[in-house]
Amino acid sequence: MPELPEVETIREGLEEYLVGKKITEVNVLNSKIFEGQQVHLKGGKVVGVRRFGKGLVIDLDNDYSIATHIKLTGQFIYRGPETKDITPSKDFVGVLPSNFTRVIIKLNPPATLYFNDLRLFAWMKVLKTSEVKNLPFFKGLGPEPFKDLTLEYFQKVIQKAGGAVKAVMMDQKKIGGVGNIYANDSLNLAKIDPRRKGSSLSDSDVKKLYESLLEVLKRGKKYRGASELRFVDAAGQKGKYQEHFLAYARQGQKCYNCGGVIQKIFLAGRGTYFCEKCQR
DNA sequence: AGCTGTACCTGCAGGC
DNA sequence: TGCCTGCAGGTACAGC
Repeated sequence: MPELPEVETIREGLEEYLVGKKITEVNVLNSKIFEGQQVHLKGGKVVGVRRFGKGLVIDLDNDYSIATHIKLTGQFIYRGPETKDITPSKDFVGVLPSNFTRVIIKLNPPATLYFNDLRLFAWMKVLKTSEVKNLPFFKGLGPEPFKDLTLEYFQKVIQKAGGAVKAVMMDQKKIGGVGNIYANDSLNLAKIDPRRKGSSLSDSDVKKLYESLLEVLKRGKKYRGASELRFVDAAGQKGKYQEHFLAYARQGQKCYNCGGVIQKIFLAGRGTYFCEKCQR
């Protein structure tokens, strides 16, 4: 599901397909997920696509932007000349527009961008580009892996936390972009028990965890994301990281570190997968 | 302040 | 068969 590697995969696709195109028409099919004035979008030309944690921002040349969060089941599907030979995933996307298409954006040169979301948790807001950084979600976002998340900061934020290390990793205010899949897998790679208090981790535990986190995120990106729930890229294609999970959703299967059995428990309200034998 | 639990939604898997 | 229950997880928020 959409975490840093998945959202970055979408961002790259959108950047490739949208930059230079002008918005000619916006059709909002579900107003629950949409905020702001559509009128500001008409005639705007896309100049860039930015990602903040798991959020995406499409910037226009008229000083307005489209800020979005796809949450669990959101999709951006682009259909245009660049993707004419690509059929979007039948089971994850279906025929467009689908029952889950919430916003349709028409572009010139002629192309269509579909914003889909099954669960209606996603959002799309139209606002001044200068106001994007003031949206509460973006404003509160912690430093991100590969951007400004240093080992020094990571160590500080983990070691001062009284809660479970896994919960700290997934707290977007502390660290931006990490969700359940990559938290589980990085803890398995680092052989650290997800239930341990952050404050109980030694300096070398933290370093191992930091390196493991970057490693699993890198793998996620390499495989173009994990297509759990309904994740697809901007062309509607599934990723392949789900074929390379280390711990996530592997309960009952063998741990790649030690051959132990992956357990499933609930921690901080989320399914948590780890090997009791080697994760300590 | 910091942490935990729950709500938000809806498709789908599994049980009976 | 078909209904029912519970599960999936990113974020906001209530409450301790």
